[in-house]
Amino acid sequence: MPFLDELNPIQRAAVVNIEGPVLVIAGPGSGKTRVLTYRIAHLLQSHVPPREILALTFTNKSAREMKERIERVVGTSAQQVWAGTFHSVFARILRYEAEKIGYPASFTIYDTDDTTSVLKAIIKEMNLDPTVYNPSAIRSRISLSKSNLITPTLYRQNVDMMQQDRTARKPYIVDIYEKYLARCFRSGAMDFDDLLYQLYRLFQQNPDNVVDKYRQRFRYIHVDEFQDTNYLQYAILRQLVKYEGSPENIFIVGDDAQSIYAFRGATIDNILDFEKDYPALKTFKLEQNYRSTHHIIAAANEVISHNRRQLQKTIWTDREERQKIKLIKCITDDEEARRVADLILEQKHRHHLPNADIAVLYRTNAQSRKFEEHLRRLNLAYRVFGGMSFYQRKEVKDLVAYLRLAVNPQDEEALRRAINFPTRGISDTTMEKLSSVAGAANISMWEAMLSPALDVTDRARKAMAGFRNMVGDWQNRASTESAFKLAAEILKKSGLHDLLKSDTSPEGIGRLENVNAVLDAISEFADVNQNASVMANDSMTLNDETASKDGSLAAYLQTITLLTDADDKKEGDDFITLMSVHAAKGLEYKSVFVTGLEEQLFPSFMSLEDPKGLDEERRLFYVAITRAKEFLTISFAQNRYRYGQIRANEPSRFLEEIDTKNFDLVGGMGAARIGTPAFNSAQEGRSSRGASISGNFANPRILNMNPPATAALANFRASPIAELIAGANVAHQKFGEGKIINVEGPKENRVATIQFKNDEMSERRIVLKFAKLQVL
DNA sequence: GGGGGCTATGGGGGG
DNA sequence: CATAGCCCCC
Repeated sequence: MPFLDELNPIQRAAVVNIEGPVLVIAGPGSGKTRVLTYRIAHLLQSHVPPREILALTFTNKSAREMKERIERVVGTSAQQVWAGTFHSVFARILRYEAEKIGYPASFTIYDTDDTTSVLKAIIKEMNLDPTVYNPSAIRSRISLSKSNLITPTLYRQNVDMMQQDRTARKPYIVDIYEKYLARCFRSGAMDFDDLLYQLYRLFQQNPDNVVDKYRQRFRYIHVDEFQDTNYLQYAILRQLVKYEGSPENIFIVGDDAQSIYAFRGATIDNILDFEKDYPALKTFKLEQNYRSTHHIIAAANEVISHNRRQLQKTIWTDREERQKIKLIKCITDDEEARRVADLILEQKHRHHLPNADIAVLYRTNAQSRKFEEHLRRLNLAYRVFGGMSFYQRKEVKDLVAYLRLAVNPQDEEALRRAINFPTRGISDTTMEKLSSVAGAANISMWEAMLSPALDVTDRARKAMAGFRNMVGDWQNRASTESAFKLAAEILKKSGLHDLLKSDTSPEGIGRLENVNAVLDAISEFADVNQNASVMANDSMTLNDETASKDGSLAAYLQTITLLTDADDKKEGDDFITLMSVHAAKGLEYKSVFVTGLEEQLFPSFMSLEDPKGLDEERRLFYVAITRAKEFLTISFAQNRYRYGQIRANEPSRFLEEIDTKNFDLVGGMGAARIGTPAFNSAQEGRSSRGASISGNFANPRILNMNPPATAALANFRASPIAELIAGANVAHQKFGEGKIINVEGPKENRVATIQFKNDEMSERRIVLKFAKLQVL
């Protein structure tokens, strides 16, 4: 099999080992996706039926990528392989099996916002103080409970957890948890955790011996990013693989050093337990990195060596040294963004990089704004991933609420939202009564509307009847009419369209465009999914002869809930990527900027108390720097706006973990030295706040940084741009003396071509506005 | 019932 | 700073 020649000996050994449990420990850039895809290709060529192969990933993107790559190697039989995210694969199974555990097949998936909103309502109904019972904190506690298979009953029996809650003065969390489960159930809704938890329950209860069906079905199971699985995910895998007579064909790929999801219950114990659970396990370590140049790899190893517990592994590269890492020290977050943007422009000119080769990474999504401002200033195309997605906009959520109701009218969150906007003559008081009747009878609010126990005015009753008729009509048509036609009808009949249209402000027009964009998306979704040859986001089905053909409204709603906006990146668009470090996992770029390396931010203030938290932040930093193939730039600001006020922060402790020989410190005035008086005084002129914050400058922890690569000129003074014309002899702080050969470009971004005397490059292109040249 | 303006509050990463 | 939630007025 010729494709096996493309693997190194260790990769090949892992790939051809097709029977029994296999663990591949794969460092960043070590060809892990290649190993996974070739392993599946190898299985197919060894005549394993594609329907018996399952590959689970964490993102839609990696699932899609994997399928495409397998198809390239073995052709269309790859389409019958089940490859998808844990959540989408399990949701698909649950669509078939939900009724066995009392859920409707058309169950709704609640996203984080829905969940938070349900919890808010419950907390309010219980007359608890929402400032004490913070809904999102409760959400994560419930989520962690589910992820560890702790039911409300087990929660009550758990002395530790109950004690924690009492100490935190939140003794009713478990009651909220219980009510939340009941509320979801009667709403026919599953949250993200339920997609796992309910599947686990299904297999555990095992009605009609359903688990056997899936054990037969998935004889070869693959898991990518195994370090990010939680206890519950592992428990489901065990249900599928660990049984009497099992071939135990489970192939997992992971890297403990890249485990960055402990906050959502991921546990490194899964890798350690895996070795215990499968004594026949064969382990392969991929340590050669094919992605990054030397200094980047060296820095990555240095950083990760500070973590306490890890599987022994040292990544290495035989790639040449090339650029050192650039470290940029800034006074403010604004300066940081400006210099990152400027440097991007410079790199684009000097190295002819397209935008698509460049990514700016940050710890928190809130940091994106400054970078956006400065990239826009330089007319550079960018795209922000994460943060508020399209489907979180109010008008979009309003429309989606009506669509959800048409599919599942029991869905209480959708019902509340729909009744709220546009208003339907059903008042808050009526809603409260509905909710309490529903709670008492354990029925949905939709059903409670018909309850004789409901004590409301005739007017309210009439309004509810009208609403039920409207939604009931849509529900009836959902099975016969095309998704697009129905959605268009719902947009009109709900009154949303007219209401949005009456708002002629620019924002109002934007909102109307957004809801129309939803209709377009539905139309496209329906088209794509009626075409069997097209590979959809999760093109798997129980009947493997047919590819996914489900273009229904229900299928659309499921897809958008499980999709993140990083998934709809269009190929061929040339833009700079802005995203959180978490979102960047698994991706690579020629040039990467890792920003905001400050105490309290990266590492996050939330992590500082607990060494485990710090280790995870460090792994996150490790993930960040190993995204870079050739150019890595790390930046930090000494002062940053946070919640409306400036706060001074020390440089991140992670910076001193990198050996100084691997980076150059790049100051605002050429290469200066961090923390030195000269550097600071040079900086002060750059900020109106310089004087008042200069007390924070010196940082003893990183005084051991590199001296500048080239000694700065003693009396250097930058000349105004107007004096920098072709023919002039100039001095540059880093490159020394040279002659301007040519000047071109618009005033804002004027670029000079300069021949420097002592320079290995024949000539350099330099953006004048920030290059700081002095005419001699 | 709807909308505008003010105040208090939160504050991380994501399927 | 952004926004949710509240109060108040129409």
